[in-house]
Amino acid sequence: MASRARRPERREEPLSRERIVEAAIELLDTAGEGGLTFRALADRLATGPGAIYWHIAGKDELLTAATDAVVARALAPDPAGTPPQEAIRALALGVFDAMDAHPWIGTQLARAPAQSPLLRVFEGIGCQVQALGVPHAAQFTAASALLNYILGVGGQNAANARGHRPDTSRAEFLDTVSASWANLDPDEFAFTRSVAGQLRDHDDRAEFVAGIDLILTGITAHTG
Amino acid sequence: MASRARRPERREEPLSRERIVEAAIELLDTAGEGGLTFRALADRLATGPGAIYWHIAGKDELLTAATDAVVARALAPDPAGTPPQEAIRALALGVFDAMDAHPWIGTQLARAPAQSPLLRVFEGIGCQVQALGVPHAAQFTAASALLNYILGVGGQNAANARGHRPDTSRAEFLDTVSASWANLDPDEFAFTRSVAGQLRDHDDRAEFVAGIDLILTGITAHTG
DNA sequence: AATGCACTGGAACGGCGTTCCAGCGCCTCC
DNA sequence: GGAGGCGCTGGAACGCCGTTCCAGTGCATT
Repeated sequence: MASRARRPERREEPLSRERIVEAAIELLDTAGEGGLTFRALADRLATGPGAIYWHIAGKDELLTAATDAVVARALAPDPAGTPPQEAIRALALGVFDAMDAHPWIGTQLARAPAQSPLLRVFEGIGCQVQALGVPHAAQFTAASALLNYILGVGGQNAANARGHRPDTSRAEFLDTVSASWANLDPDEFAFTRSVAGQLRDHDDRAEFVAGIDLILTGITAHTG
Repeated sequence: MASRARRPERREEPLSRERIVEAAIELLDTAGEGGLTFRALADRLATGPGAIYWHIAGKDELLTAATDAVVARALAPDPAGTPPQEAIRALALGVFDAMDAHPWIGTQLARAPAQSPLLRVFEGIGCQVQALGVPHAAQFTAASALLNYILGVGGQNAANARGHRPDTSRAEFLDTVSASWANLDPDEFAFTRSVAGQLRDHDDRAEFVAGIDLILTGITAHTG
C-alpha cells in the first residue's frame, strides 16, 4: 500500500473510465463529432485501442458517458427561491449553452433513447412544471413538449456546427444561408424568402429562449 | 430512338437516380438505419458499388434525396379553405406519420442542416403562421419553435425505433421503459417516477399533437 | 468497320469499431 | 522467496464500411 502510494502507476497515470471519458470529451470538442475514434483516443492516452475496452463497453457507452458528464455539469444550480418559469428558462439555457459549447451533445441527445443524460433534463424540467401548478394529467405533455423543443434546437445547432468550417465566422455562415434563402423560388418558398432577413440578424440564444417562452405561455394558458 | 424504345436496357431496367433512391428507401424501411449500405444497395440493384456513384455523389446525398422524396409525398394536401390552426396540425401530423412509418427520416431531418426536405416543412409551417395573423417580426420565431419541436419528436421516435427489436411490440417496449422509470431513485427522479404511468398509457400521436397545440396556444396568445 | 462515350461492376484502398491474445507487473499464497 | 494468478495493457488482426479506380461493355455516330 505504501509502495502503491509512492509509485502507484505503471505509466504516469493509470487508465480509468474517467480519464477515458475526459479524453473523449476533449477530442470531440477539438476535432468534432467525427474526431472521436478509438485509435485517436488510444494515441491521446498513449495506449492501444484494445486497452480502452477493458474500461468501456463500446463507442455508444463512451458517447453516452461523455454526454452525461457534460450535461450533469450544465444542470447544476437551483437557487431554490426562483419562480418556476424562471427556473425552466435557466435550466433550458443551461442545456442550450452546453450544446452550443459542445455541439456533439446536441446530436447525441437527439439520437439517444431515454438514457441517463436525457432523463436528467426531463426530470429537471418536470419538477418545475409541477411547481408551475400544471395539473398532473398534463405534466407529461408539458415536460415532453419542452424537452422535444430543446432536442430539436440541439440537433439543428449540431447540424450547423457540422456544416460550416470552424474558420468561417458565424456571421459569414448566416449571411451565406440567408442569401441562399433569399434566392429560393418565390412561388414555392415565399415565406422562407420573407424571413431570410430575420435569419441573418437573429440571435440563436434569444431565439431559443423565445421558443421556450412560447411553450411556457401555452402551458400556463391551459392551466389558468 | 425506335430501337432505344424497343430494347432500351442493358439489363431489364437501367440504373437511374430515381431507381437508386427508391431502392434506398426500401432498404432503410426494411433493414433499418444501419441497413443502407452501398454494397447492400448494389446487391439489390444487381450491380456493383461503383456504378451507383455515377448517379449519386455519395451517401449524404443519397440520404438527403431519400428523405426529400418521403417528405415531399407526406406534404401533399392543402384543401385551401382550412383554418390555419387546423392546417398546421394537419401538416405536422403528416410529417409525424411519415416519421412514424419511416423512423430514419426522423434521424435524417434532425441531423440535416437547412436542406431541401427541412425547408419544405419550414415553408409549409411558415405560410400557415402568416395566415394565423402572427406579426411579421414574430413569424420566424413561431415557425422555428414548431419546426424544432417536430424535429425533436422525430429524433426521439427514431431513437426508440432503433432501440427495440421489431419483434417486441410497442406495448411491451413502453412497459419496459415505464417500469425502469418507476424503479428510479425516488430522491433524484421524483417527477419522472410520477409520470411513469402516463408514459405507459400514452398515445404517441395524440401526445405529439397536444404539444403542437401547446405551442399554437402560445403563438396565438402573443398575437391577441 | 472504327471511334467515342455514357455507363457498368468488380477490385482495391484506407479507416473504422471491435476482438483476440501474448505479455507485463503486482499481489497472494505456499 | 519463488510460483502462480490476476488485473490490466497494447499491438495485431478481422470484417465491414464509404469511396475510388479502371478495364471493360454496348450503343450511337462516323
